[in-house]
Amino acid sequence: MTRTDEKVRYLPEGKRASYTARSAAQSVQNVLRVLEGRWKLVILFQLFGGQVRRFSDLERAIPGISQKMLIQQLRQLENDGVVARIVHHQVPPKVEYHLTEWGQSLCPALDALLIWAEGAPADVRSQLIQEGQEDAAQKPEADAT
Amino acid sequence: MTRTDEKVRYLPEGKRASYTARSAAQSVQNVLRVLEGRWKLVILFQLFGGQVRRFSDLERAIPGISQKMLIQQLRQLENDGVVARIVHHQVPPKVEYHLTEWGQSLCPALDALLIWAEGAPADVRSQLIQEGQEDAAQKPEADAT
DNA sequence: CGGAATCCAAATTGATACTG
DNA sequence: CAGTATCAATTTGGATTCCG
Repeated sequence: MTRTDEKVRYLPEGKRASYTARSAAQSVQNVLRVLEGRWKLVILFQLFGGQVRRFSDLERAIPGISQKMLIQQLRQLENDGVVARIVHHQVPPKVEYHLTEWGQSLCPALDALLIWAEGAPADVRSQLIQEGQEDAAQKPEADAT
Repeated sequence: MTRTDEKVRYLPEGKRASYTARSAAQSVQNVLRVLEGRWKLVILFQLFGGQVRRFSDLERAIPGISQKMLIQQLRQLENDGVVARIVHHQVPPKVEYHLTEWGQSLCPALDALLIWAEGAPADVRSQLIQEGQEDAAQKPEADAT
């Protein structure tokens, strides 16, 4: 469900940047800053798989989020090149959001984090992983494989 | 220097946890919470590669950190099972820190994030990646005992 | 509908001083 | 040396209201 890596080839592999302990830490922090924020991951996972959703869709799909936070987090993600925005100039305004290609390619990296989490010692693991229960009133969307 | 994945086989592969869009987002956030914090990654990268360092070493190696923050971040990492602590009961107290096996296995996951960052559009990328310069023009060690 | 602006509460971080 | 404790500053998230 969260697999898009099969078709995402965003860059030719080969050369890697070089890091020192410090620069690597710094860079990872910069990356985390992109992902940090109370709602960004929830938004991201709503958009993975090439989904396109409008503002009000997201608002509805993410219970508990306020408009301010939704727009704020979207703007930041947009600014960071993860999310793209399409404005349809209509009488009832319509704005759609979707992931950029680079944004889509985040999936495998997040997957690596999940895999790491799954290897945690039992006590920690249970605090980390929320297995996907079928809770009613949920909808089984979000699939592109 | 940030490669340890060659020898780290922390779990037999095969089974994966199952996630919904929501539970995956939640789990990734939990993971990020482990890594969040102004100094955690800096500490982590000081400890990668099986390094063992004592409190004062870390304090010295991380310019700008206060004792409070160092101990706080270490405690949280310890609590999350990423860092382990060895207390030597000596007259001048000596406490050493190192990564747990699971902590070491974080390396490839962080690497995945770095690789993702390297694939960012040029303008974003430059804000994300700090290539590892020889920090000669950097603050060398303005510290006096 | 989509979004900007304001005000406010809570969580993080930092500076500083003190202790076993 | 390795922490604790306290307080102030900054950052962050959230509720509400108004606008094109």
